[in-house]
Amino acid sequence: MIKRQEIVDALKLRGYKLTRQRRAILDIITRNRSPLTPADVHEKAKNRYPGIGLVTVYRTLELFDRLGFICKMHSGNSCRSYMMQRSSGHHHHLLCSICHRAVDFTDCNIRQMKERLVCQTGFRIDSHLVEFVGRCPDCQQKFSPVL
Amino acid sequence: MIKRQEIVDALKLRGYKLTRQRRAILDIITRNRSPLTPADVHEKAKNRYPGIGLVTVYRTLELFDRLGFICKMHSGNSCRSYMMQRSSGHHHHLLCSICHRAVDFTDCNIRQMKERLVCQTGFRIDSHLVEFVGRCPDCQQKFSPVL
DNA sequence: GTATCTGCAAAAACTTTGCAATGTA
DNA sequence: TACATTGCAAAGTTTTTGCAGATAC
Repeated sequence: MIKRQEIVDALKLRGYKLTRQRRAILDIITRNRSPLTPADVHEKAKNRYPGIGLVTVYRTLELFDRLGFICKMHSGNSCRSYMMQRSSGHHHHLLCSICHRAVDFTDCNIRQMKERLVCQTGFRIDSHLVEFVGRCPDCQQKFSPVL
Repeated sequence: MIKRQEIVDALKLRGYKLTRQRRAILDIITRNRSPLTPADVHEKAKNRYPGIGLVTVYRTLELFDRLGFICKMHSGNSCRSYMMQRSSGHHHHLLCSICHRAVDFTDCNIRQMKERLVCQTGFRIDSHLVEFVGRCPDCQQKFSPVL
């Protein structure tokens, strides 16, 4: 998990200012375990900072994404949902389709798959997108079908 | 590769009509090896059938997706790009970020990864999203950096 | 003090809906 | 003929842009 302080430092280092809005958005993203759309973040941010504009949320999320603090997820409601970049290295997500909780996983054998693809196709592979969607243990229990 | 005739039959079987618009869209998707957005498809469709509306394109793509003739891709420009469902079974895509060509691959060891995740997290996994992005052999050659 | 950042308003881009007219089978 | 399908227009959503004023450092 990237520490809040590291993010604050990284912003300052690059000459970005630490505004109240950015702090609020950072807190929201940090505290949530499920991916949030810009509208979600805006909604939550308004509780803490009523004057905040949706445009600021868009710009801030874009910045945080670019700096690698957060990551964009595709599965779920929106293709523009963001989550805290919790694992520092290479990792992927497993999402609960009911409570929307996301779990990270790092030990994927994608490298092997990638190497085989490189051999087979001659492509040079730059990036990949891997996401799993399912139901977390809690939700399985809560919503188990009555047979 | 799903045959055109199979698609035509499948449509009829379910009571859908084979209109000129649907045929045009089907041809466009069939002929292209890269994912196309609704706007792309509309642009191409207008050449063949000037009167076709964008709304029809949206509705047709949604239908074809629902019936499994085409699939939606996330990597690239848009999260709403469609490609022919070329492999009949379970498969994923490898995309060239330069020419946008997509290549299918089926022999992925995702099952193993999935099983491990199930054990580790207790999730029940329903679906997954896997896409690779890179540069195809042709584009590597054309755009090789001059050192 | 200065350059960055914000919020507003407006525009642009994308997607969906309702409905009368049309076309397929 | 009957019903699915289309195109238009309009509305709804989402995202981006320009700019004047506010703010962090």
